Amino acid sequence: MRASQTLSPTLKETPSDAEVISHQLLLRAGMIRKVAAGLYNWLPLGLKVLRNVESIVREEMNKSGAQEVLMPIVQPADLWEESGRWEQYGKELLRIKDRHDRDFCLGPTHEEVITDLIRNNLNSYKQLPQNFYQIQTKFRDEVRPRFGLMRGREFLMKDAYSFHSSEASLQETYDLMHQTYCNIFERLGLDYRPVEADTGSIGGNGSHEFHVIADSGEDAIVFSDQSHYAANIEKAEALAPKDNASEPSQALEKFATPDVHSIEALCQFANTSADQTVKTLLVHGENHTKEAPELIALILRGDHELNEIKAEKLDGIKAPLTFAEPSEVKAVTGTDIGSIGPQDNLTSYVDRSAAVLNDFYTGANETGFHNKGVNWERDFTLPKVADIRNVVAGDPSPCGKGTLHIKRGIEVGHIFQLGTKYSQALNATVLDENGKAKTLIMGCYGIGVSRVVAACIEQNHDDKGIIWPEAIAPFKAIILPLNLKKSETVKLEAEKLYQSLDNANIDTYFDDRDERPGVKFADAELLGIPHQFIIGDKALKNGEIEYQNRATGERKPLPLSEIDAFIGSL
RNA sequence: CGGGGUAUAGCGCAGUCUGGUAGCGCACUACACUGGGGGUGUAGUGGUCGCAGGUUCAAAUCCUGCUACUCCGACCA
Repeated sequence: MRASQTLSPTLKETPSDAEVISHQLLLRAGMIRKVAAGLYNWLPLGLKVLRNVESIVREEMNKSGAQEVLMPIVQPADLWEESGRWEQYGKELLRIKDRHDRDFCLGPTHEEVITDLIRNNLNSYKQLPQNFYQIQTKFRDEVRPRFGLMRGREFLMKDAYSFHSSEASLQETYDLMHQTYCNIFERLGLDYRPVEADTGSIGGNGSHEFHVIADSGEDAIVFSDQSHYAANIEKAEALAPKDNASEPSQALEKFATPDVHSIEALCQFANTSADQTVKTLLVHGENHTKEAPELIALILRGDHELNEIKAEKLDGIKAPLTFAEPSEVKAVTGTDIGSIGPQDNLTSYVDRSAAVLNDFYTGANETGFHNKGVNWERDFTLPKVADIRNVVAGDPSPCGKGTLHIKRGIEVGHIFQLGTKYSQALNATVLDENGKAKTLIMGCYGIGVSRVVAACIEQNHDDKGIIWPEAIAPFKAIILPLNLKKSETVKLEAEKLYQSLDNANIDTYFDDRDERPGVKFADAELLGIPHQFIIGDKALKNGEIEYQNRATGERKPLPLSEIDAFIGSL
């Protein structure tokens, strides 16, 4: 492709509304342009990258035996009412009406449509298992689209749905998809990690997320340094400390703590450390109403963070987890936030780590006062003990081997054992061996194709621009002829090289623009094409051109006679 | 959802406080020079100053309403 014939508007300056590096570089490299919040045009080079990702995904999915289908973006409300999600889904589901005033939505996902398709067209257990996928545009009306392609409203997704007559069969396909996803991310050339994930409200036996490792990632993932254990921090279990609480050695003592409202302030004031303190968080119980507040106490060691996912699953707690308003706290406990301690009168849960402390500091349940030398059972009843905190780096791995480390990750894939959630709601059954109707068991498997493009840049860039992995680069090679307009030899050699690369089936970008060398170098770097061929009079005098590798920065002369061999080695 | 910020040429911004000819850099067009790391000069093109209303002799500027975009927060006892 010739640069002079390509819409590739590169920018010298970073557009002011782009925050993350992938967004900035995609805009600067002329690969995408914004249409509205969370909606983007894909320009030729960007689209080539997207298509490259797409075709790797497609090849590997086909290899796994999955069948490609294509479902509509616009979906009838009826199906969503059947699954119950028309009510549940919330505002992310963009609802629209047609000319007859009938309700439709833009598909944020396709469980309903695929289940409807299958219930009408699969009848026998003998036809199972089957796995269907599509690569298609999804629409989610995000509260706050941000980070460019990372969290757009419209995005390209590969979603797959498998159907089974037994759990064992589901497990088999699930494992196959796990392997397929590893193959895909391997081929994409990304540093990624599959991690155990929370199964959320759906339950089921298993779920894994696939994360691209990048400092800018929105998720924290934890992994053991001595085993293959890896999990989303939402899911990772914090083991109970080995030691039990020791005997109280101090007497309970109340002391005034004016203007101390945080653990940090308490530590400074009382000259202690956060791991010797206990904090009490109050959240809404499941029967909570404004008129009759029901609060539940969650008790943690001061240096630990509450894991909301874990807490939400405890008995009696309202989902989604909501913290009590300061006024509600005051009304129920008679104390202002900042001086709350364990509550003998409220349903309470204490984290495993906080449960083994003794002689600790905590709020005195009296505004402006804290207690020291506090001990469980002697001073407060020890509540139900549960794992309700996030693990921290250095915790022992729940698998029993090694210590946990934490990294940031970008979620690019998610596989899920759905079970019968949708098949039951939509009454999708097949006849079993005995001629009895049996509810289908389902799995679902997603990859954020457009997000992969952004994640890839987050992971692979430098201060000059993008560094595409070869597998998805918009072009494999770029030719940079210097002083093209004036030098006949440069022109001749450049055209010859372009032809040779073409003959070798190497997709090449030919920068035939009449630009000064500096502009061409800078753009080539920005675009991130892996192999650069520089053709200038200087080197040609010695019968050479130059080669530069974008990723390594390696630059070397290439005698004209050796070009063909070198091309062959790419 | 809560709290900020911004809206002026394709991009980045000044001008708004204190109303009076719409500006700068980049990009773009033409010509010339230059030609191995975003070069130089000369001459140009391009904007109903987000939208609607109001005040005024006069509004990018003041007032009112709206819209869009964007950032932060939603881990605090």
